[in-house]
Amino acid sequence: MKFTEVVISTKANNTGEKYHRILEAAVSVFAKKGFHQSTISQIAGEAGVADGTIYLYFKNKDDILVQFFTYKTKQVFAGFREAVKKADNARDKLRNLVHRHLEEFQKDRKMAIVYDALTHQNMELVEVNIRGMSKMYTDIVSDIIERGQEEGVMRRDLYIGLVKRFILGAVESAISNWLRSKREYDLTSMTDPLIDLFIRGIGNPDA
Amino acid sequence: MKFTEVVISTKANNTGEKYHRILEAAVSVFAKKGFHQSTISQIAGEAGVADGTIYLYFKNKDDILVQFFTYKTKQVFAGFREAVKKADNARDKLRNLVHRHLEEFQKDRKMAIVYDALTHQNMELVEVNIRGMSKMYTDIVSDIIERGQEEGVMRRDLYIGLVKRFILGAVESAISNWLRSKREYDLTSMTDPLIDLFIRGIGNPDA
Amino acid sequence: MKFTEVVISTKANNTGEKYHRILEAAVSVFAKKGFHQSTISQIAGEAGVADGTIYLYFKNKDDILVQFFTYKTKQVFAGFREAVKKADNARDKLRNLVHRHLEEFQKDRKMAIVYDALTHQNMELVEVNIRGMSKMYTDIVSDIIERGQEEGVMRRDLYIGLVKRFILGAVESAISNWLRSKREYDLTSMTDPLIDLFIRGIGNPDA
Amino acid sequence: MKFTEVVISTKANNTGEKYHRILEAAVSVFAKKGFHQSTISQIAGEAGVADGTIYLYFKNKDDILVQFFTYKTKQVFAGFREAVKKADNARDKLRNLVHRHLEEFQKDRKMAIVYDALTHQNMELVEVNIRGMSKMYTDIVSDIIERGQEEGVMRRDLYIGLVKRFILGAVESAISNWLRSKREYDLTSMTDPLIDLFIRGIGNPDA
DNA sequence: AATGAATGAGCGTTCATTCAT
DNA sequence: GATGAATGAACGCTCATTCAT
Repeated sequence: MKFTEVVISTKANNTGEKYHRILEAAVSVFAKKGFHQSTISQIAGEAGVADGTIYLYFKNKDDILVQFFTYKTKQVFAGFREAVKKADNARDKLRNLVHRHLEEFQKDRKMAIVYDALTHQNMELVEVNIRGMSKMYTDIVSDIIERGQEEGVMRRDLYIGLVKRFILGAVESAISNWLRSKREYDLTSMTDPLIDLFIRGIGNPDA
Repeated sequence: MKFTEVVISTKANNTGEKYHRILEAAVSVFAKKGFHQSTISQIAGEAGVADGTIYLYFKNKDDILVQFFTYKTKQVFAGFREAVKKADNARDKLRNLVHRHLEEFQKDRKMAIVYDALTHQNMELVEVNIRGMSKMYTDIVSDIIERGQEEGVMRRDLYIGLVKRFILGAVESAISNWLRSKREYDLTSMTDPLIDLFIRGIGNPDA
Repeated sequence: MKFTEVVISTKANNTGEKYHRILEAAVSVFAKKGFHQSTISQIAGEAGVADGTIYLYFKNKDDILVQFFTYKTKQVFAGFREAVKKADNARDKLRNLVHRHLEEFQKDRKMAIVYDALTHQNMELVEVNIRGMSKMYTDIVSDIIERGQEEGVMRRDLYIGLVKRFILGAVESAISNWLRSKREYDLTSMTDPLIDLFIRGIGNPDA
Repeated sequence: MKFTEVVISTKANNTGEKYHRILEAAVSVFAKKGFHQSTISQIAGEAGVADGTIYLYFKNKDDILVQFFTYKTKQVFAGFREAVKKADNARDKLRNLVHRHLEEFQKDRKMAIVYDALTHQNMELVEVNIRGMSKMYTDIVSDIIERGQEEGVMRRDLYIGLVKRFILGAVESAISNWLRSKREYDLTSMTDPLIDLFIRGIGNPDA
């Protein structure tokens, strides 16, 4: 595919290349400094282009962030459905979801940092995107929980509205801790411990 | 130091008053606009003082944020120990902790917003404070878990390093959702549902 | 008056002084380069203040122009009524108007240049002001013509709507020529020749 | 030169076509936004060529304006002589001049707007052109006046240096008013009322 | 202590011009 | 000839900080 593009149109390829180079550079700078503290000059420098070039690909600074959400992040989240589909029971679906979540964010640390920061700021710019993605995620979790209840492996007396946000929150919190940790460790290794906490809780059932 | 001044003179007392007025004004503005988008002028305006006056009480803009963490937030967190002490078993201690946590953040919404945003940004400025407070919190949780294990009400096979962060993350996530919710609801009412999820998980023990 | 202000309030005086210094500087730069080609830096430099200082007295660059019209130019035009009042017949009133017009514009050459340029550009910014001032002027002329007709010194068969604009145009044209002339001459000396052309025209009445 | 190219080759002919397309586009954009507010991109867009193409026909942005004066406007003004020639007495010559002037500017409104704006700005770029055209025009008027004096239809005691500029100014002023008028009316219909004012003035000769 | 006018570095953005294709 | 992506200087404007009063 990439190769075909090169053959067909050098221009289109270059355009795409530069667009992505700027986007990656921007995410990199945003991750380091935060969106508002990042300057166009820094992004241009990181991307190896002139400041003005940015404006050939993005309407303005805000637009870079919006594009980041619209294309990059949204794509990652959309992939979660796929992971869930691959399992045939609720518990494994939940496990796959969490695993894929941790995996994707571990794979792209900078995206993880930017995403983490933005979801905790009131930025109208991306609020709609964030709410949309959050809804997509919690809808998936809701479906899994309901299925789990049908399968008999999950409690019937759950307040699903809380549970779905609880699970997203716990996973995001795990990512957040990983990002801030000074030790380097495999984020995906948290999958099973997390699932275990979700399912069994911390209480001693024999008590 | 500030306290001493209050004792010594009326002038110092006024000073203390103005200091707090500025701090409250700052938190208010930070909550509305975010730290970097807030201006000294806005804070001064909200506090009813001149721009220059701010610099009599704070070294610079950053310092306002540091003071916010050093005094205001730290104080809130310190109160958590007290709540925990009032219960005499692990489960109630955990319940009291979570309840107090939600209560304090509900009581001071602006602080909650600022705290939420800052803990998810890489600001060297407050990193130490955040780590300190997080440690204080998770230490409390660790103690509770260990006690619960001794009491036999909590599982022995827990990865405490994860659990303590898991609980903090889940509570903070509940706060975060409450802050972003369009509906108004009583945040403390989330206490028992949360504790229930912590202790029993979502799994059906009969399965 | 000036002195009193100094005694009462140095601050107010300084403020007014700086405001006017900037306005004068701006008009000076506008006259030399034209509004759009003038930069804030140039104006600030000419006024002997920092760039940022401009924004303590004017909302933005556009506002400088608007203020110029609202206060400076409007004031000059308002003075025209006064000159007209001092004569007791139509011809002298017209003479006084034209004389005062030429006199004021000669007195403030820079204002004249800026006014001349702006009235021939489509700038929404000052369009209302320009139309307003033009109307004020042509209303005065209309009154004079009508009075002249009553006095019997002016023709009855005049298309006043044209005449009033004709007179303003001819005077402004005289100013414009004076501004562009390489020779220096007394603009007010054009008064009587102009009035003569207005009244008698170029035709030979004996023909 | 350009004309020669047209004769020599089809390619050159295309070139000439594109050259004029760009010039027309430029005038159109200048009329709408003013010279300094117009961008090369806008002109290129209006002309249906690439930005870079402009530089194959014009040295730079300023050059477009210079060419506008050198070819387009100068051509219009040159035509005035022709109109004057068609009358055989001073009064009709003046009438024909004014009529043609109004007619040409009414015919090409965009040119009129650009010409009007530029003649009232201090642009070294076109100053020479403007002075040249103004001289050409006032020379024609001077000739007419002198002839009128010989014919005995015009006063002998005229300050011709003023009269010639007076007439040009009044006509340009009529055009300027027409351009700014919200009502649409036939500009050439102003010819006779203007001539009447020129010849007879506003005064009552019987007074 | 308190003020707020003044500063000027630094930002996001535009656009005339160039040049590889 | 024709293109339009790329450039980077230059602009208007903001705002943390200082300091004379």
